Amino acid sequence: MAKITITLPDGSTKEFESGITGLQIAESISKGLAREALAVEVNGEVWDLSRGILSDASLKILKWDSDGGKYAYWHSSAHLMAEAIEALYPGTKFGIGPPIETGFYYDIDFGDHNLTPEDLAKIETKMYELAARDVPYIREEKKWEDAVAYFKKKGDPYKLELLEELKGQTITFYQQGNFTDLCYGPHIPSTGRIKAIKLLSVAGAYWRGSEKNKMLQRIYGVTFPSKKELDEYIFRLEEAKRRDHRKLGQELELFLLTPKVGGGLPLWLPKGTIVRETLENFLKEEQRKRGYLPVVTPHVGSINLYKTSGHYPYYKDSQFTPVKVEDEEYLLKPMNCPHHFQIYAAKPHSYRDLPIRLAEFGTVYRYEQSGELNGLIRVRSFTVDDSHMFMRQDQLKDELCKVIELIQLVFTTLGFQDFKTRLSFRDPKNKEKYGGEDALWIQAERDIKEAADFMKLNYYIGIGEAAFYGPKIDFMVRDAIGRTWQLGTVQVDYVMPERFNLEYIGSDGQKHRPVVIHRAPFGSMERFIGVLIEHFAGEFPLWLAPLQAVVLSITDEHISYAEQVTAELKSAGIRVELDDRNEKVNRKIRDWETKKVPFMLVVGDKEKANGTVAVRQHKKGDLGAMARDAFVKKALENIQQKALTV
RNA sequence: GCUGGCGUAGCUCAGCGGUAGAGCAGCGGUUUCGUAAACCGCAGGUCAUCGGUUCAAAUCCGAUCGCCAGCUCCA
Repeated sequence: MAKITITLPDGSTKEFESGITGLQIAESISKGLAREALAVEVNGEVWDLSRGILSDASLKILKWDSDGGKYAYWHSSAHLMAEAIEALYPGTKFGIGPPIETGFYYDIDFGDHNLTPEDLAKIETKMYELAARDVPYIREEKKWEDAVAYFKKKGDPYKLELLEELKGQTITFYQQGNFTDLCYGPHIPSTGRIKAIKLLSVAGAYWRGSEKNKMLQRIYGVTFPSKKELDEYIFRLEEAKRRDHRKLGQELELFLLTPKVGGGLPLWLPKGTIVRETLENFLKEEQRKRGYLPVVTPHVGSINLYKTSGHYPYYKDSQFTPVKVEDEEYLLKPMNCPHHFQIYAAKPHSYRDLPIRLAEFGTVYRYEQSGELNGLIRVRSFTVDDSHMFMRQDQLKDELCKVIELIQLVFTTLGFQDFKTRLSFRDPKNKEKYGGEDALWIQAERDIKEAADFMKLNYYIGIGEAAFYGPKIDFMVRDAIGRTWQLGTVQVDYVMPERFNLEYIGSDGQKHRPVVIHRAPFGSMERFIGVLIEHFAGEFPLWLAPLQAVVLSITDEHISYAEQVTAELKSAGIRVELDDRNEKVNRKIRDWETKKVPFMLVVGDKEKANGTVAVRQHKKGDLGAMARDAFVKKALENIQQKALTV
């Protein structure tokens, strides 16, 4: 038998007989490792532990703590669920059942049967039963014809459709217990590894993700190697519910969504407006420092504007129907750029004046499908903290870097530490989706990548995610339930300056075409604040809190002193209210704690006599008495620094 | 838009064929109180809307509207 050399992650090498399996290698290292091993990475590819390794390889044993291990685990769980379903509902047809970021799903055709929560409970119970058999997942290679024959006999049209695309190739099957599936794996050694199971939800999902196909029923589930980990996961789900911005928005009276106004058309309540305006003022101030010029434009515009820009043909389906006035058609503006271009184009520009940075908090209107609407995060009317920057080609990279710097400032000020960045490029296989010449796209994508590298952004590339007029850098943040959302965006545009015939006079006296950057650090005020509410769980830092402090009088005796304290804070610029209700302090404290107000200032006999306030901090409790001016000073400093904590 | 689930007082929810209920919030009183809910009383609803079944519908059936989850979409 030939010997092979295996290189382990620490760089050490070991000799084994050719054909040795990952599991055997794990056993040779330690029993504990073999017990926890789920899969093995062989030369960067994830394999089953039971698969024989035939030649020299670098190898890593994958456990639960690795993504590859988790994926194999959840993938195997999906197969286990399918087996349970087949046992309970014979004749069901299976689509696909992959692992996802957290857990797995399987798309299944149940015929006429609609799954109920009771069905899920039944399937879950069956899964526990099947897992306990502790049977192995067995990999098997088959000839294509044999694979087709198997699913023909079984009568599964979806698997046959998948096989059509693999024609002529060697097909791998995986079998555990009474269930065999078409699958390239890898899988964990046996069902017994699956200890804790939770089926989460059922939802419709189109076969192969196309609206034209039949809708299957998708069951989402998640499994863990221990009950404890499942409990922790469920706790996180509940925590996410607690942070839901729609719930907090109502409780804290930040915004209102009512069908009386219309879906996706939020009303900003006084408290929410304070948060929003505070954020706007913050950005306006930073932009003022950086030479942006504020402008204001109307909410509608002639449809010709959008025909020129190219939005109209590309995005007809997601705009509100045009309104007709005196035989002319107007559009509720889906974006601000065409308006800003008119401002630039209204007079000639010298190369010396560039870059010109026009900025506006511009409200735009987009017709989103009703099923897409989601609190503040997906709406039909939203305000973009927009800017369009007109510049020479030689200024582009520097401007891109400055914009990235501003966005980083905004994100870090608001405590978003682990945002992701995506370089959104076009899909070269689908060029008709995009406007503009090839050469311009290649140039623009190179510019973006250079700027991202220079600013040391930690990014990944998203093919097919570009705007129709140019590539983007998108800043992505996770919400409370783990969904990622695009917030800030920077886009390079060579296309629209062409369409709008924008120009400047160069040092050579000739006309030249400027480059445009579209950028929005918040992206949309609505979405940003929606995510922000969840990020802070409604507990805003002092500078953003709609109400920063409440003065609590203990009895009627103290109201006049409390009024004096309130007036002093107010004139110092602190957002403060007086609670002089005829209630016990305990009651008042409870009420304002639930409203998440950062500070409560309790005033009674002692404070009145000493001219102090008893400071109570949200969630921290009593901080003791403090001189009035000392509190004001401390609070103002914190606000001024935009501190994330008090 | 599609599939499924859900619509009862301002909010959270009970009632699930036999005359609409509770707690909180609101209003009126009593109480004047030191770090997370004082007490008494009053008021508040075409049970989403429309239609059907029934002697009788919040409750059963259908349609419409809205909300939620997922899918599709996302400038």
